[in-house]
Amino acid sequence: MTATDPWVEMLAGDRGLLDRTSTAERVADLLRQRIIEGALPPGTRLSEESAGRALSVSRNTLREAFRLLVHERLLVHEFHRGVFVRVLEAEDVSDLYRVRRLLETSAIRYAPTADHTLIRAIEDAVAGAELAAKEDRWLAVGTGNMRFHQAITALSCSPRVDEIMSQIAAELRLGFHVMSRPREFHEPYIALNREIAELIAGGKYKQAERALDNYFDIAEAQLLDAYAQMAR
Amino acid sequence: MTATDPWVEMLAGDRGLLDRTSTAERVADLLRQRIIEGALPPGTRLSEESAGRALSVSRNTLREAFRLLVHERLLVHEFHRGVFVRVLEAEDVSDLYRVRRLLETSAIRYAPTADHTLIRAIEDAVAGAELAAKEDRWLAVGTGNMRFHQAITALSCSPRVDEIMSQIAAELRLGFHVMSRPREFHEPYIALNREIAELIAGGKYKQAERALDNYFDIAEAQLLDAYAQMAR
DNA sequence: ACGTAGCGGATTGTTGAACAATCCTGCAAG
DNA sequence: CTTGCAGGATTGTTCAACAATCCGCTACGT
Repeated sequence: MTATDPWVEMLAGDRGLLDRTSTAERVADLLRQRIIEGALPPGTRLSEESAGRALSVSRNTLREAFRLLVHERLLVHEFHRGVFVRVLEAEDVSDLYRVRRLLETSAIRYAPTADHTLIRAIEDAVAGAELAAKEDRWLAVGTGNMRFHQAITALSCSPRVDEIMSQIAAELRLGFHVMSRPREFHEPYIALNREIAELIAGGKYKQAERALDNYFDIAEAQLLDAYAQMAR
Repeated sequence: MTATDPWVEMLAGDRGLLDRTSTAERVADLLRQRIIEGALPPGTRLSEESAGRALSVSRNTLREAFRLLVHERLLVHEFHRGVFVRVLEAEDVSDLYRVRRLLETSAIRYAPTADHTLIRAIEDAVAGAELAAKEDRWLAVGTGNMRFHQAITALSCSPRVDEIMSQIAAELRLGFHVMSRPREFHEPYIALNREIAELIAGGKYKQAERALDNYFDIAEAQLLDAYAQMAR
């Protein structure tokens, strides 16, 4: 057999799907899910013993999972006190939007030379959010919106940017929990996203960038407003 | 006493310096140091038992430290095989430079409104590299160069951008190890950095951005060349 | 009543040992 | 040259133990 058989690299790509799952990672996946969907609200403490007993894993394994999520900023670890679901402060919200603004507006500059499938992914994400809205699944609308913005940064064609962005998305979800009415929060952005997507697809990149900047102004202000109201 | 005494938040800032050091984190700090300074070359395997015995820590603690460094991409973890010092591929180099280009050129846009101390930090970093070059400490020149670029991204005034950038710097160090002659690699950039720093300090932001882009072209090409030569 | 010092319980930090699961190496058979 | 199969070594995971630390409570003195 030659060294460059065509099916070799195909299988090499599937390699990761095989077993690469340690218990700690699966525990981390589970906790991450519960956190971003709100089942574990910000501020709750995760006791090693209770959580370990509930999930039937040892303390050591659980601690490994905790470390992972702490590094993703979904948990905070206070020395000799335990781990807590992160509570996002107003400054965190500002910072997250600053990074998003940076990454997403820069990503649009890659749009002219981007593969068509990437443009398509952006439109698909918008369509997904619109469909979820029509069916009154407002939590799904939120995930669709985030998928839309991740599709924009995906224009950069950078695995690292993708990872940073998905972490930011998860982190931002922590902040969404302060919004009591998900519909009022997520609904207005669907039309905005649709507009941005069409500007990109139509090649009007400068306008798209401006619309995106405008979106950030509005979204950040609304979230910060909710924070300010909660403080009272 | 009032609720907003001036010294309160000063002490709150020092809070982190108190005890916040777990054994796992200190082990991770040590290993990180050894990795980026090249004492642990890319590809070397870190056996849990040997490393644990050498550092006098238990396997569990060591594994926690490993997890941290794996998440920082300085180590790779292969299931049931162990952890290895990451070997940076050519695609990784490209990706790292793509992210740097994105972050640093965007950061310059914050320069007009940035605090003066941030501009000063940029010049200080250049001066540090120049001093190290004069004393023939070429490894220090490399760190000075990286500090210069971190000072540029610091213009964004975003803790998250700072952290991303310092991680990228550490990761890029892994790639520098392929350069056999550190002097030939680091020296040319000192003058370039000086030029960029003065353009920023002089308020010529557009030119600075162009010079920076030019720097990335050169640096990335040189590193990729070294990779291509090594492949033969 | 108020602040404080100290005590005891609970939780985390870290270690060490143990066992199952998996991988690597070398050798023998085809 | 490939295949199959032990045997040893390493990792994955659990468990139990102890030290260090934090939290809440009580008792005390003013």
